[in-house]
Amino acid sequence: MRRAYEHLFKAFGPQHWWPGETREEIIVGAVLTQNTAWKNVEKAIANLKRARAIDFHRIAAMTPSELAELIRPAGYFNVKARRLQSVCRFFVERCGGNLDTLRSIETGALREELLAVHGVGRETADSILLYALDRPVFVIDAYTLRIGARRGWFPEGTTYEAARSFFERSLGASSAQGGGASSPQALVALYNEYHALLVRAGNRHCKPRPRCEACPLRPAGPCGTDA
DNA sequence: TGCCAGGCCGGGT
DNA sequence: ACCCGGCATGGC
Repeated sequence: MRRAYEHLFKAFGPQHWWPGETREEIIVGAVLTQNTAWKNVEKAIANLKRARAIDFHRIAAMTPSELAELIRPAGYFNVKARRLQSVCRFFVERCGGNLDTLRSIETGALREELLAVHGVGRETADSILLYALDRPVFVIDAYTLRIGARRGWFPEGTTYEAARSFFERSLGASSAQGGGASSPQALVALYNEYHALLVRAGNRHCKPRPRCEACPLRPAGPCGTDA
């Protein structure tokens, strides 16, 4: 578990996640990447940037078809236009678009609020919490579930919440030295990097990477030098 | 050519 | 509490 992290980090190095310049961009990207290749999301974000629309107020005020046209490359554009607007309206109403205001809200409560927003499921909520709001929440996704099950960390068919509590229990209980409890900031950094590495390891469409024969987490598919 | 990508919702059993 | 169909573009 912990060793797998060390191994992945040695093989791949820091992933510098989330790929986005601002917290608003991260949140927008979290919605756009739902069941969609990141490559396509990049095009949509480029369109939004060109329109100076990486902005909660701007997106909230757009017409649905106007927004849908900008995010077309990300797929599901009609669905996502609606979801994006509901998310942006949430942040506008909740904190006037100023995310710093949310600092005083407890993580669990904030998670519930996010889950109540249309278009925000567990993974999207947790991605926002971890990558945009610096909360110590471990993000689960399809890769994480596949890799974890194959490694025997938890059984096949494990639910999202069960997998999340597995990672948070396993990593949160001890620090890197194996000693006492970690600081929240340290957990945020660890969860951030670990999830990014799992996606990198599990993604068949990832860029070529250094050969690593011993890596137990390599996907079966063609990828880089592993094909 | 076909399959799939960093899900989520709504309706059905 | 699960299970399923729908949503859509672009890359390999």
